[in-house]
Amino acid sequence: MARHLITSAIPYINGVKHLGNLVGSQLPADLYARYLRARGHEVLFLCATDEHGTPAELAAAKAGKPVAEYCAEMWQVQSDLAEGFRLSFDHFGRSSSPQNHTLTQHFAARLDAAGLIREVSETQMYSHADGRFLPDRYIEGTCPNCGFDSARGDQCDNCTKQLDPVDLINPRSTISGSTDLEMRETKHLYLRQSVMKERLEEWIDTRQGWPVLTTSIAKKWLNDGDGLQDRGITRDLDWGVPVMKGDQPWPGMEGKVFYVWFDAPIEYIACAQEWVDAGKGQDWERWWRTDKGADDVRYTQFMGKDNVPFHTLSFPVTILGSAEPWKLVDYIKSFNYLNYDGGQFSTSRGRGVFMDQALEILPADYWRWWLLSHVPETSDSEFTWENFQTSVNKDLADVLGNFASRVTKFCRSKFGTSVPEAGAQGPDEARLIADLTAKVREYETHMEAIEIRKAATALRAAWVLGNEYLQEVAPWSTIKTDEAKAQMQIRLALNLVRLYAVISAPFIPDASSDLLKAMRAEDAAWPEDVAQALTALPAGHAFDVPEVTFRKITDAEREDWQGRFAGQRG
RNA sequence: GGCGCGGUAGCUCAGUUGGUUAGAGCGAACGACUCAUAAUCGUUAGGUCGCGGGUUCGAGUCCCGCCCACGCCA
Repeated sequence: MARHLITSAIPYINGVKHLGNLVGSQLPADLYARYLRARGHEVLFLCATDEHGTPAELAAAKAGKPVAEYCAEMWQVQSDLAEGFRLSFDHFGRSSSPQNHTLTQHFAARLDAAGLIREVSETQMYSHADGRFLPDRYIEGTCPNCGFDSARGDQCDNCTKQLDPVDLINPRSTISGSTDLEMRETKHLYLRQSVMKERLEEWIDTRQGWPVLTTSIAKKWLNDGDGLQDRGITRDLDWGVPVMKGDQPWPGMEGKVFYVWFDAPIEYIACAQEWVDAGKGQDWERWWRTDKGADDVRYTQFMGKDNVPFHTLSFPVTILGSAEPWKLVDYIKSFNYLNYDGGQFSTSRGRGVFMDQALEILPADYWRWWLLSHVPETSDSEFTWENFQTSVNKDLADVLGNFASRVTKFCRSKFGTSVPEAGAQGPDEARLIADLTAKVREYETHMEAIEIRKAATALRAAWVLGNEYLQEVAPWSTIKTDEAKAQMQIRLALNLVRLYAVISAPFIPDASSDLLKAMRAEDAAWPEDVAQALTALPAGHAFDVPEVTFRKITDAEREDWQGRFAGQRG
């Protein structure tokens, strides 16, 4: 029994996420959280929406809503979808929460006191009509190099030349289209990450067994070129955490907010406070403060590879630089990308399957199984409808679902709907139990190491053992000569259904719970002792024949979906 | 252009610190069974482990060079 803090990278508030986003962080984090809870560990699993920054403001403007209102609505949408996919967050917070405001300002004050913040003057394009400074990519104009009339402030998409906004001929705001722009001087705060380089490197070197993907990305940023660079942590925006030194004003920083990358990871901590303030738990500090009990907490973060630099470098700079006893991450599990049918998923182009659409066509478990068993752990992986169809049909419908079906229906027709009582186990059963024990232990090992694809393979192999056993002992033949023996075989097989439901729950929670309900199982404890777990349903125990646990995806459906999701999101 | 991750059976992927005939699932062929969601189980076929060198008694596994795909950055 241990204590585990688990966080998933927080999804940006702007719009519904696609399956690539889901499988890159939230879903594997949920798998791990569910597994650890099932093993009896104390788990705090947190996620939130990342709400600040220009894209949120622009999306709100496009929707014709105040940004706060827009974010509140989108939080609800994302929260509902998370529930739809059975993501078992203890709390789904918001980076715009008052708790995060206070904490972000607190960290800024601590970092400043430690001499880790410096002020930098820079010039930036200001739009009078929009009443704001414009980031490079929100400025367009004619390229001085090739004459292309929609060159962006940072680069011309036509001739690929690198540009500075001041180079553009007739620059205009992409927000309002206004050409009333001027270069203005503005001051910003920079986090002096460069002075923390040695300490970070030392810390990363002591991290044992981190995935190559994680450490190689971190090392690269640490040592590439001139080494780790200082980064701006403030922006001239309205929507965000106001720049303050704790609860005191920050002279010269009036009207500015912290840059989104600075406040977003701090939300991991603030989210624990939100969890308490929402009445769902108590004493968040024992999860986050090593001076208040968090020393024995194991903290695991899940994220896509694009988020690694922030979690291995920037956020640790915030934590270490504060010189306060905050919990640092123990293990970072990062993922590659999931591609869609020969290309990338794309939020901006609406390419691929989005979370809301996925749930419209199939229940969550179908997606969870495919996504988790194909999670891009070692390299990018690819979603194709053919692969999805065959995996779901074979693994879920034929191997697992049909097993439950054949066992319960056979029992009903021969012995009725209660667990038959006669017969004693022999060598065939001993062999099955030995094989199954080995497989379950293997599954546990992979789950503990967060080797998700291997865990899925082991789980599936455990399902197959049941079918092998039935085929081998053939109760439909046994019953003709030795009815007591057939009863024993079926009693064991019924117990297998229950055991499968228990161990499969982290992957397919709904189907598991349906199967447990059908078996009328009270006991859903983890099978520490497999032989004993296979006696949980005693002789005479009544059960129901489950509804079809997993239905098959037909060729017609597959073709229909393939066409429907081929192009733009409608 | 720099960097990163990869390139292993038709497909999706495993291959620990180099060691006997390179593995699994799917797909294919054949067979068994008939309880079950035309499900299940078994057997077989199939790979010069991207290419070329090198180190070694021995390399998919280490070193060098090259090619290809994807991604990140400038």
